[in-house]
Amino acid sequence: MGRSPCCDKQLGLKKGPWTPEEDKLLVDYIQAHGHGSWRFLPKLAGLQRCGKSCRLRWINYLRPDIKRGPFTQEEQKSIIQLHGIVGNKWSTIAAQLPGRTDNEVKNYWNTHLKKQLLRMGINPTLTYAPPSTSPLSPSPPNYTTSASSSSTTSSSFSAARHMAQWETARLEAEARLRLFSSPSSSAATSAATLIPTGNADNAQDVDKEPVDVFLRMWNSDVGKSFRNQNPVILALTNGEESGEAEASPSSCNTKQSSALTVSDVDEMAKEERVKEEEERDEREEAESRREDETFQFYLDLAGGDDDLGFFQTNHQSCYSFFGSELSEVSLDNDPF
DNA sequence: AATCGTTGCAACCGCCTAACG
DNA sequence: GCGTTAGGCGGTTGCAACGAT
Repeated sequence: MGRSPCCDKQLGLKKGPWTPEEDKLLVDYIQAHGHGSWRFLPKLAGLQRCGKSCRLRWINYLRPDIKRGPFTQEEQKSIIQLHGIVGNKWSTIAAQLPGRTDNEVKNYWNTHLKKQLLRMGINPTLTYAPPSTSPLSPSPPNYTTSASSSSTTSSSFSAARHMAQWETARLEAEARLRLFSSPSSSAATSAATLIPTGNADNAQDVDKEPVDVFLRMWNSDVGKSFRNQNPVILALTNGEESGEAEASPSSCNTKQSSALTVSDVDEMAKEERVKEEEERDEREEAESRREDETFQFYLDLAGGDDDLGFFQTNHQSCYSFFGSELSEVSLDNDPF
């Protein structure tokens, strides 16, 4: 399977680092015409490169919306959390980090996070292994605790546990929704922000309160990826989704939950991006403290010898997917 | 100042998948 | 249904920059 690189077909094509002149040719061409077919782009743009190389250069380096500079603490947290969920799905992880490329995330994981985890004695390969695609050895998604992530043995049990993690988090989000949806609850207005409806009335609330991280993730590529890889979840969500464009993690029939759409999530992402830029300067001042804090965070999450302990934070005698966040909300808004 | 080892990142390689004829 | 291929992805490599000796 597969095919030889396009570069092999055309000898004499340049390889190696790009020069500023080549960059300019590529940027000028794409800005004027769009990239169109990558295969023919080099010729049209006057480049002695293969289309694949041009595509990579554009996506990883020249694209105008690329965010440069060190990873923020929030981004590090996201990478760690998402890697725990989807494993080495760098493009999926990068999709949740505006302006970051899969290559950048991958490099950052391999050169920083992974090494630091090893130094701390944490096995960074506690990760999700994708389902085998071989027709000869069909197997469910596989989660391993060793470097031999290609192993397909005893995978269904681990997969089921991982699915249970998602389900737990989903139920938790639902519980919060119910709790805050109570008309008598002083936090009723906050509840609306957990699952924004996108209408103008709630728009101001969205600014005040963070939206539910799990629900956002569930409706993102990450959640989609997870659902697609787990037949049971897929079947369940397909049932829920009939008549809806996007899956909702909530099985409770509230109008709020069913009204969360992709555009809502996109809108929220935009707002967060603006906020993030405002806070960037402050974050950079805290750069020196960042590493220790991040790995303290990891230590907090990685407690226990369960290979999914990563997800769990013991909170008031029950496990929580987003322990600290839920903890804050619960403490602030506990109606009892 | 020279050498060696380490680190970080850009780029390449090979494979997979979906689209198309 | 089948073969072909462009686009995309993850793993790996190569090399410049930097620090230690």
